[in-house]
Amino acid sequence: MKVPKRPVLRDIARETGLSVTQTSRALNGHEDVSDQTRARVTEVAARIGYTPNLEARRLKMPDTRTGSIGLVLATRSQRFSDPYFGELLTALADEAAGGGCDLQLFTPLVDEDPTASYVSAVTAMRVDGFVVLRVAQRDPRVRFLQEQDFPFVTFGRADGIDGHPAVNESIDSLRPAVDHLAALGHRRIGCLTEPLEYAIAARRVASFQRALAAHGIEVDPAHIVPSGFRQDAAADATRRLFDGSDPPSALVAFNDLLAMGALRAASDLGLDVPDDLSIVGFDDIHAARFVSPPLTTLRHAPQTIGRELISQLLKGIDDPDYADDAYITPSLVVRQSTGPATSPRPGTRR
Amino acid sequence: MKVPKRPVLRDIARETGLSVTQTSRALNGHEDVSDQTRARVTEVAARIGYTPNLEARRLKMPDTRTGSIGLVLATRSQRFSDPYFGELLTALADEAAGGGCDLQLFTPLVDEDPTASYVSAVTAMRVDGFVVLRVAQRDPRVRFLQEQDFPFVTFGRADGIDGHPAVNESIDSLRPAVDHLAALGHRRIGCLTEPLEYAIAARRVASFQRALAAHGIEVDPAHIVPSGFRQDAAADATRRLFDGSDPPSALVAFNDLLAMGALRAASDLGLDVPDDLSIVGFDDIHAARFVSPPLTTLRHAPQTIGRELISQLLKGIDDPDYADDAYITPSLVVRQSTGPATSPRPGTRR
DNA sequence: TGACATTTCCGAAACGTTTCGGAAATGTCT
DNA sequence: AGACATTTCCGAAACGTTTCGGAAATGTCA
Repeated sequence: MKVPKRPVLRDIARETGLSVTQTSRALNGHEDVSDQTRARVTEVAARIGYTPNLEARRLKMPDTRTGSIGLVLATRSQRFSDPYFGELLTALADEAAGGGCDLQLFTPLVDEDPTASYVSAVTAMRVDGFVVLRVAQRDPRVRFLQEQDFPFVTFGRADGIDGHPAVNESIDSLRPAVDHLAALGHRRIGCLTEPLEYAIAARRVASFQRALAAHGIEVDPAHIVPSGFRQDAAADATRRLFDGSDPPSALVAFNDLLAMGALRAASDLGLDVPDDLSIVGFDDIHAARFVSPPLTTLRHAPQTIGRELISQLLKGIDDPDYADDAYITPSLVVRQSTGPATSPRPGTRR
Repeated sequence: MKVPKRPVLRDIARETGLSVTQTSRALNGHEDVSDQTRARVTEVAARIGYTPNLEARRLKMPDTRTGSIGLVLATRSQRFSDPYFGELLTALADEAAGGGCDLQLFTPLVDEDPTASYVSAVTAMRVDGFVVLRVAQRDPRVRFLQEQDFPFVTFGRADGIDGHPAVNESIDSLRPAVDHLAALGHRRIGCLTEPLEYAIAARRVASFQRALAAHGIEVDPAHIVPSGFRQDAAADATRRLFDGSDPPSALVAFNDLLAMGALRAASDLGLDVPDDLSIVGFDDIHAARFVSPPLTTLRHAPQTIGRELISQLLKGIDDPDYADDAYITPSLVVRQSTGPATSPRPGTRR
């Protein structure tokens, strides 16, 4: 099947009687081409439907932008971990488009080193920069990108690692939740954290402690409990908390899934939410308003995060020395999973 | 800042004393190179960290695969329309990776013709093929891709448009829901459809009618009501349905959001679900099990759809003449929004 | 008119790869 | 030894673009 060859610069040159050189310069807005010639060239180009061959261009000018930014998803195994992730993803694609880029999704195969995706994308120069999500304290991906001097932005900043832009949560991130609970009379407040090796989780713990301190509340270390990422782990953690001697009267979970796990555990334990236990979540995923009771949660608009992430990355691409933080602060949406503290009651055993 | 130039074929050639030609052939597995030299070449290549320059390669061999498949998202405006979409998106990326591809996301700008994204991606040869979602009966995107002879796959097949692979819903798609309702004694069953210009919506209506017919139930055209994509529209539609003379005792909605809208309308109208009205949804989004009552719904595993979509597209890329349908059938998950039919009761006015 | 500056243009080379056609080296047979 | 086939290799050209250095054309001034 004979397909009509796509037009190239030489076709325009032949048509206009100019040289390929001058044709190129005309199209690229150089100075040394007369207005009349430029008009003629652009006219012909439009007429025959010329579009530059990007491969050839980038071969000649290796520093040209790709116009796409990369995102490598977690390994295939943990794929359906997080409903919030889908929302963030579309927001990212959206904001990338606003910045004139598309978003390229890489997924390492199960048996593959997760950084392999970065390596291949970087060496093949397929993207202009990366956004890396869910960064760990000593993240090999960050280390790799850093030593390649490749532009990237992280959500959350690993301790003491700088030299690259990031968007981070405000240190007062947890403040609205703690204020809310304190105002309701809670003094024994616990938290369900994501694994602490993740930068954001560590950040939130710090924020949590700081907010408690602001209210003169001392934190019980036993009330800060790592709960994985998913509901099951959070439910287990909650149950264990209530096996202890001094269970909290309020719990703030570091994502809504964890909060939902706590909700289920409370129901299993025969605790009423919010009468016996107040629970606040984080993220405000779509399901948050439909659980019962509807979840009070810290709303973290995905489009805000997406916008900041992309904007920071774009700055980092333009200027290799750019390494600032952008801060975002979630806002509290109060629903029915939080209520006034009641008098302390002994932990319920099952 | 002097960055160490990335190694090229010539570097290997110099190192081994071979020609660039032979080096290339060694790396690409051609026959006319001795085992010994091939070993030497690959050794050197690995040692100095050579990776082929894809731009150069594709410049020389324009038919080489890009290794990425494209997806253009709906316009920015309707961005947060669908929680199901996020799930499908990650599933797609996942399955693409399984097929050795990455997924490239394009988002047309608000004021832009949606097909522009396709045009630019196609002419710049940035992807090997497209998956196009939510296809309309006379879809300009489909028409464009078709006349470009560019590989693509659709979810749903526009009436009478073939010549390209698609994944479609089984004509018995709605059957499990209707069977379930009929077994509960329902005879007056309505449906809340997405806009009928979308291929999938039309398909589901056909499937719905067919399933009713199988039970000897005649369909009341007034009970098939287009309800947009979102909850609000579905709630309105439901209210209007109950303004009518002969409201249904059961409703099947073509996505869970619509079902949730119906749920809300029912609550507004003072109807009990499922006692006064049974509702079944479609998709089984994450929130479906948390609404009250938990939604009986047709589960449409996103990873199944993703897998079929990618697999069909890959076949279409390999073979330009491939144009088969793959069929998927959702399965019913029964929760508490459906129950036995009660005696007819007059429509409630508000 | 000639000298000079300015504007507009062009040829050739280069980016890194693959392929075409053929050449050199080696083996095999008589 | 020569004739021939087989194995292994190589030079040159090409893909479409941009850029370097300089050349031609045009304008300006005395």
